[in-house]
Amino acid sequence: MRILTWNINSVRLRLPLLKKVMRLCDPDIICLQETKTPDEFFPLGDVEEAGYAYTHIHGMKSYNGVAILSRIPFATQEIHHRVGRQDCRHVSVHFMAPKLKKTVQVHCLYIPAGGDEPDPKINDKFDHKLKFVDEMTRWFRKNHRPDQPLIALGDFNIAPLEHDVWSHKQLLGVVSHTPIEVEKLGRLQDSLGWHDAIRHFVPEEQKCYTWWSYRNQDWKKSNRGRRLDHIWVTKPLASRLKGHKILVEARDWKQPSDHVPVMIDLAI
DNA sequence: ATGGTAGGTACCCTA
Repeated sequence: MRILTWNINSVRLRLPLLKKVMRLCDPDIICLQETKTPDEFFPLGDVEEAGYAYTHIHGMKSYNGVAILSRIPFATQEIHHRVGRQDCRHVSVHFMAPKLKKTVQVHCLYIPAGGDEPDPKINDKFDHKLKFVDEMTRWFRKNHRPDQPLIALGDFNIAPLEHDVWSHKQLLGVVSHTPIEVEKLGRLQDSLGWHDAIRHFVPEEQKCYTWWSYRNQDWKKSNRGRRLDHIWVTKPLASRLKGHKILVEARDWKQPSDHVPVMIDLAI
């Protein structure tokens, strides 16, 4: 089973690229972030026509928005409100994994970016980001167990490892790679003993990025990327990881998202 | 040290 995550940065603008990702990658489940549209404007007809009959979408006007598109039916689907807001950043589904013969959960997450100033006292957006990660940590601990087959993925907006950024030293004070964010993401990872499915395949000493800023005129030449998009699995799924792909070429497409699709294959 | 680009919306917000 192939599961893909992509911060699409407007599903309406990038519908042709979504179809291209579907054709090229052939995923069974697609998780999107920053769909930036209320549910009534989500292009569900096109998605269903492309073979994704089961959808769980949760969007709002202008900002955020998450969606799960699937060829496999959902047993349940949930919307989670975080940090006392209804800002469309977390949805989940349960589905029956045919080989595993167990229910697997997928949690699609869009963690707040956090603004520019890495100080929660003067920057409300950074404060919100830290509170969001803390709340997720408590919530997973309280509501789930490490022996359940779970997948958490999406745009986490944090690049935790030294080689998840182009320059560890130069980004230590930059939101997405500051020590406090990395520490809090580490606690979230400890909450259920999550396995980083991408680093399962890519050695930690190897540079690995999923996002390149629009503000670099030649993203490929400067290659100042960050690994902001993640796929985590709990222990029962870690031994079933079969492969991964980061579709770097998508950053070079016409009118690209600043994030590229990230996917894993699971024997479930 | 600064500002660079993109998307959605409505003349400015977020990333």
